[in-house]
Amino acid sequence: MEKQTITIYDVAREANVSMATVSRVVNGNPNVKPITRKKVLEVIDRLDYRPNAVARGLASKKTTTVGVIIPDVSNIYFSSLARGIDDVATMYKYNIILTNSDGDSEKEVNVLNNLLAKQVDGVIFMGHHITDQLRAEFSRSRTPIVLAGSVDPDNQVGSVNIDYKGATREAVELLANNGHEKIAFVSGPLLDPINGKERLSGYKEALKDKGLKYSEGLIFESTFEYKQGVDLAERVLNSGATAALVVSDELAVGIANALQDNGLKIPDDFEIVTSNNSLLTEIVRPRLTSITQPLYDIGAVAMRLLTKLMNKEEIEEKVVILPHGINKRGSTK
Amino acid sequence: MEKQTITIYDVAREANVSMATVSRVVNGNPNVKPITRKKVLEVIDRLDYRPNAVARGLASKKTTTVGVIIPDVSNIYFSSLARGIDDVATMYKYNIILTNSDGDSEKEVNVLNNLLAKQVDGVIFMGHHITDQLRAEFSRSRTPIVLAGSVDPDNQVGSVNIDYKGATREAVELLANNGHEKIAFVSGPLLDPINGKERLSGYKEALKDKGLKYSEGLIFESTFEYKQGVDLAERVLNSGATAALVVSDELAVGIANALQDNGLKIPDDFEIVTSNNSLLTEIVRPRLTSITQPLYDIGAVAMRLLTKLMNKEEIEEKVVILPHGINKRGSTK
DNA sequence: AAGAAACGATAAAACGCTTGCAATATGTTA
DNA sequence: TAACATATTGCAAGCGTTTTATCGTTTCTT
Repeated sequence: MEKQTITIYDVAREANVSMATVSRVVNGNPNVKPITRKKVLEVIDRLDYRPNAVARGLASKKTTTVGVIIPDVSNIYFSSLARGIDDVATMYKYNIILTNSDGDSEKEVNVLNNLLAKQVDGVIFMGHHITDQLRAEFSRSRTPIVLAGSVDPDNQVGSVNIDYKGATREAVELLANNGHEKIAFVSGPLLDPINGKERLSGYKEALKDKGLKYSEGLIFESTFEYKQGVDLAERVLNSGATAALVVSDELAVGIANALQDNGLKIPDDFEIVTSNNSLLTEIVRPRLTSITQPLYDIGAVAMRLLTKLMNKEEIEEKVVILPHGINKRGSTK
Repeated sequence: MEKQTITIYDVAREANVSMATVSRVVNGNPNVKPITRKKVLEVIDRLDYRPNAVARGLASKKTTTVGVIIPDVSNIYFSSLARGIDDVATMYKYNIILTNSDGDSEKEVNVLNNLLAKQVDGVIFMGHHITDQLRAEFSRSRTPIVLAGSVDPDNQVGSVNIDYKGATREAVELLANNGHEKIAFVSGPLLDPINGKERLSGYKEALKDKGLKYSEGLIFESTFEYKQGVDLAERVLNSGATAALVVSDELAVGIANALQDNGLKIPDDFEIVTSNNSLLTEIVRPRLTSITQPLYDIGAVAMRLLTKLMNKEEIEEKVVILPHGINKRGSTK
């Protein structure tokens, strides 16, 4: 016995109306006499009819599904964004197809094409470095795309971020104001514009403002994992730095722990400011001072923006910058 | 100008073959003469044809998409599972529709129906408490379902877990062997079978084995967040307990931090064993001794099991139990 | 060299729904 | 009550694939 499905046709027959009328009822089209609507709804209920979204998608050319490309869901930074995205998506009756890319540009392209083949109504992209090929795919497709927590130097597509440059500047100034002259910049890959452009220039600006001199030796390039931080700690210390701005919480915790395990006192011997204000900053001791990014909101606003784009609504500004701040905790004086 | 799509028909016309032939080469059906295949592939490439997955889904009744119901992606425990799921899904050419339920049973039912409406080929469910209504929906649908990190007392559907009872017993025995007589059991909602049945009976068994007596006063019911742990610490201490088995890492860290902030030494004054072995256990000081669960693998294996189910393959055992262990760290002696 | 078998390709019927347009029913105005 | 406006419904053509039944060709067999 095969999976015997109830179709709109069955409902129409049972209710003595046409498929069109059933369709109207299902879609909340107001051009249906209340009594007819009631009759149809009863039959729908009785037969336990459930509209086939795939058929709907084919007929209407809308899938009420959006694709989400994310480097790694199991990373707290991205999963926070993802949660914001999904909540707003749900609010607007969309579902999310979530795919991990590991930040690998080849995978990103594949995944994007796969999502477009599935006829998603829109795409939210999170990634570090947007390659030319990817940008080409973006513009080739007529599907709306929004970047979340990722900057596109070209601003061709919509995006939601904070002012990374300004935030970094403020954080470094805080450190400088505390008397530090050698402040390390512990970054993710400098190839990512968000690090190599935005944050780095914020760092430089702060140094200049405070009359400190820039030194290559204080720049550390790394990936974002805890372990990297642990491994990096000694080198950072040997550079002569007495404070650091770190771009990832895991990384920052790694450095802080390694330093402390080596007998240093934080913040007395070394001060740290991190960048994501995730739960980690609250959990470790001392708690970490952090730039505050509204992660959940970045996701939520990005999705909201995407709904407008998908709806062809008028957009005031497709590049939105959310407010940031600095939450002072125990890792700075 | 409307989004002008290339269809299989365009390809067929350009290549002087029928739609059916194009379909065959796209689907790798061997019944096509190599020369014809080559010709078709050239046209596909030239026109940049991309098969419409929605139309395929309608015609073939397969969407190569699976639904994933998760309480909260931004929780490290679940996002680890999710990552395992997605990796294996990708391996088998499936995509994932990810939806957050907050563990709310009403939402779970809605979401499930929504996913089924979208004609997903299978569902992976993560949740705490499986209500009767949900179980009814499970059995009503002919779509394969697998539980990941969630136990169903009925074992009606497939599931992947560890032996929570055994793991908890071992953990409590460890504490008892260290001389503790009053060991707290800090649990999530006892309504969840995983807590109220599995873990709790593991706890009781351990007490019995060690000749300790069970006391209601040592059982704490809570949710899983860090803040709950902080708030709970004092009560746990007042209960007279000198050690605790905690079912969630966030919760455990909350308790550990609150205790230490109150001047207690861990493990000297209080010992803790937690349950998820997430990054948190490694990050905090002292590091937390934990039951080890292969989170990523639970997700991965669940998805692998689901592929077999979707493929109607012979299943040796649809309830799989993965190995666990205990990783001793600084929160126990 | 005729017939069987194997192969390659086609035509057309689904798949389950939306939607523009036509048809019918109902209501209103004078 | 005729004539016209408006509210409800039905018809049927897609939407872009897959897939089955069918047919025309080749290739063997003997």
